[in-house]
This record gives sequence, C-alpha cells and structure tokens, in this order.
Amino acid sequence: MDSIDLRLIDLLRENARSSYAELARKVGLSAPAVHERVGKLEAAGTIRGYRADVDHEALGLGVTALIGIIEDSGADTDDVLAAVRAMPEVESCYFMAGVESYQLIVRVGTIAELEQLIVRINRTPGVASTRTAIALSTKWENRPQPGLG
Amino acid sequence: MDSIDLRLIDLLRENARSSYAELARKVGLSAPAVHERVGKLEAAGTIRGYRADVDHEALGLGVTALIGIIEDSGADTDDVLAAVRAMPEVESCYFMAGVESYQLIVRVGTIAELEQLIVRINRTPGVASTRTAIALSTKWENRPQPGLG
DNA sequence: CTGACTCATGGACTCCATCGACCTCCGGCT
DNA sequence: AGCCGGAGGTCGATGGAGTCCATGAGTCAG
Repeated sequence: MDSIDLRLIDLLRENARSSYAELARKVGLSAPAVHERVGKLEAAGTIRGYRADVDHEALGLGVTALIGIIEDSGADTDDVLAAVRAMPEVESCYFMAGVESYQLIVRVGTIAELEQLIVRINRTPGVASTRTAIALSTKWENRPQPGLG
Repeated sequence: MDSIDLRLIDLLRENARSSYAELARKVGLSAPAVHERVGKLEAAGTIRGYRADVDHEALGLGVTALIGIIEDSGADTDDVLAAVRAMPEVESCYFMAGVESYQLIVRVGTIAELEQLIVRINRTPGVASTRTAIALSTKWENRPQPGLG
C-alpha cells in the first residue's frame, strides 16, 4: 500500500469506470501493472466494489430520512438488526453508542411511505421507540475524502 | 425510462465496472444499444457517476460519526454550509427539518481527530452547538435499493 | 398510405484487457 | 563476492470490447 495505490484508489473513487489504460497514464505505470495492483486491492478487501451513483429523486426515491432506534431493555439486538436488514428502504445502518442503538438512513418515495416505514419499524419486536429526522435537501453525499497519495 | 433502464441501473449499482457487453447479455440487447442507453442515463443526470466502494478502516479512517448542527438564531446558513464543505472529513451533509439544521456524516482516523473536528465545527461562525453520535460499527452502507425493473 | 421519428441491430475499426515472456532490483545465503 | 529467488515492473501479442455509422423494424400523426 504505497502512494501509487492511494492514487489509484482516489482515481477509482472519482470515476470507477476509468479504463486500466487511463489509470496507467495517470499514475505513470503500464496497464498490466495497474491491473495487478487494482486486483490486489480488491483481493485485500480495500476496494470492496464499484457502484453507480444515482439520482434518487429521478428513481422515485426523493425522500431521505434518518431514523434512530431505541431498543427495549430486554431486546435481542440481532433480531432487530435482521428485521431492519429485510427492509429494502434502509440504505445504511450503523450500530451506535448512546441511547439510540441503531441509526438508519432510509430512502422512500413519499412522506406517506415514510410513515408506513416508521410504523413497521416501531412494530418490530425489540424496538421500544424511534426518532425520525427528515432531510429537506441533500447538500452532498459520499464525497470521497482524498488520501494523501 | 423503461424497465430495461431500471435493470441497467440496478446492474451498475451492483457492479459499476461491468462491461457493456456483459450488461447487454444480461438485459438481452446488443452492446451498442446498452451503450446508448447508459449514455442517455448519464446525460440526464440519473446516473451521476461511478464510485469505488472502499474499506475506510484500511485507509485509516476507521471512525465514523454523525454530527448534528444547531445554528445561531441569526446565522447565515450559507456561511455555515461553506465552512462545513471545506472540511474534507465531512462525507455527507443533509439540510434537515428540526432544531438541528444540518446533519453530517464524518469519517476520521481516531477519536482524537474527531474531537478536533468537533471543536472546529463549534468554532465556526453561525454554529450554536453540535450533537455527536459515534458509530460503533457499520452494519451496511449505501445498499442499493432495487428498482422494480 | 406515407413520412417522420424512435430505437435496435450488425459491421467495421480502434482501443483495451489480459496473458506470457523477460528484465531489474534487492535481500539472504553459500 | 557471487549466486539465487521472489516481487514487481515493461513489452508484445491477441482476443474481445467500445464505439461509430448505416440500415431496418415498429409506431404514430396527418
């Protein structure tokens, strides 16, 4: 993991569809060398995958919200987690320090759907209560933090 | 925007480095047809870009936290936003309904760095106070929600 | 029926991905 | 010192992919 690897990671976070040839030109190596380095980064799990970044509004998922979950005192955390995992609207899920065990980032089409989702979460066994905050607008998301390569 | 477009988007959210030929096989079109469709989705802004999904821990950014910002009553929201935008640690930024005007997702290497970041945010003009919650673990992040294509 | 439009196909040409062969540097061993 | 072996690079070849373009099928309005 040297500075060339870091630059490759930065370049792929900027544009994951760059060709190996293009990456090679930018870092000053040959295409096969870049190919091998990227392959090793993938194998090591440093690069987990490549995702298209979409406009959720255009896909009918214009409502973003943060939902904090407070569990019952005797709740089985894994059961709550599994229930939440089964809900496709939950885009991200963090296990938190603090009263709210989980923090979810959810994406739905309408406020009505958000309401239904909240009801469903509140109904799942182990969940004592939830706290929801709605995002009025997304200033930016998943902005890559440049490495020092 | 038909069901084939939705499937292409799903496929690219799964693996943004799929070749056009592979996408073509999966959706049952020719490669040039897929090329044109994807190009149109990009031009329309439905696909905003392609990002490598990295293991932040491996890059020395193992600490994730959510920070809510409460603004001064007379604060200029744009100034606060610009100040936050200039901090590379802030990966995502949402403008929220509720007392906390902004919700940030930040990524740093150590708790000490998080402390410094919080201090810096609290010092910026227009910020009255902040509330920070630390993620102990990330269950999942940016999970693509499948379209109905 | 006809013309215009949309959208997919197939061919052609260029460029890329990827494999194998070889080269170079470096650390450890005889 | 000289040799060996591995890591990691370049180069060249080739099969396949990307992409441009001309063409053809299907659809709707007039």
